[in-house]
Amino acid sequence: MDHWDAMEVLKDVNLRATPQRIAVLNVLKMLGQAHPTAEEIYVALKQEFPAISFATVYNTLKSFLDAGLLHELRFGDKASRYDLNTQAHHHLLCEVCGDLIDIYLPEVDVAQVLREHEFAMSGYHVEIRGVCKTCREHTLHKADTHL
Amino acid sequence: MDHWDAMEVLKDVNLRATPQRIAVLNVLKMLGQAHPTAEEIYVALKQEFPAISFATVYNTLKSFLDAGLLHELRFGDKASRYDLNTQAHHHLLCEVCGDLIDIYLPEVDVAQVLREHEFAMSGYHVEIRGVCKTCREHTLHKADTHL
DNA sequence: GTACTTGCAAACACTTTGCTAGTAA
DNA sequence: TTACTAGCAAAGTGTTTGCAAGTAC
Repeated sequence: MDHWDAMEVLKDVNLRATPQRIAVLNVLKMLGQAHPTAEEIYVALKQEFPAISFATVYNTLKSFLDAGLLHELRFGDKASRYDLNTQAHHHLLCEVCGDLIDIYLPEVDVAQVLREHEFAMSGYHVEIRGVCKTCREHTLHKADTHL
Repeated sequence: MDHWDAMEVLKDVNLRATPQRIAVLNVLKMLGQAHPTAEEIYVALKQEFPAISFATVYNTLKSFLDAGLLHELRFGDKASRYDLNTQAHHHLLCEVCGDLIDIYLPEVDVAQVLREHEFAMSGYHVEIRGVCKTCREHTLHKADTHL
């Protein structure tokens, strides 16, 4: 990943390398594990492109989704989050702070259920809900004050 | 499940047994595996309660969610789907017809990843995407016509 | 009787679309 | 040059909320 070139990535999937698209890719690359929402991407781009609009962000993300460059993650909250990580991976979702953490799990045994339902799987995703380390510590501290 | 009594269910979770709530529960029970959206529930209720509003449907569903009577499922498409099935189960999602199928999987081994991230899990959900039996057959038939 | 619920309309948040000027190839 | 893209504004979709009238308990 040391030789990441947004322009190349775009050419590889036959998308025009506009400055905005390059910037969106770089923002996603930089924010990495932060799984930004469209708004967060918009804010990040606003510095370099004061005239950028939400339409461009959404159009760009849609192009990238269609091209398979990223994944869209939708959870309990409203806004979609976008994930450039194309490796097979899963997520921890903190129900307190809303944070999303990439995890890697041993393969889940789905063969039986696919056979049963004659279902042609294209992929699967495991979402683990709960409370992250940071929020647990905060909760414990708050609880302490009540002792 | 032969002795399902919506009124009892509501009393058990300290919710007032209004006719609309009872009807929503019964609709969810009847539609079962269909995982209806708020709109589908609204349409189903409209017959019995011509004056019912979306606000009531959403308020009711929110009460039920808070009471733990059902689960909210959000996928690629826009509208949330509601699932009365409170057993631990997972879903097949057909990317062609959008159908959602309940499945039961052997436990996924998450202990390691939880330990690693010091994450307190409250639950997990596996979403398997792909093409269901019915849609696969349709696709095959269409493909046949091109031979 | 009281606190909660309904139904309406309006507001809301997120996303998409129609269009014109502009730009990558 | 030509087909695609950016940016704007407006519309669309799913969901939530404020409030007056009504109802479960």
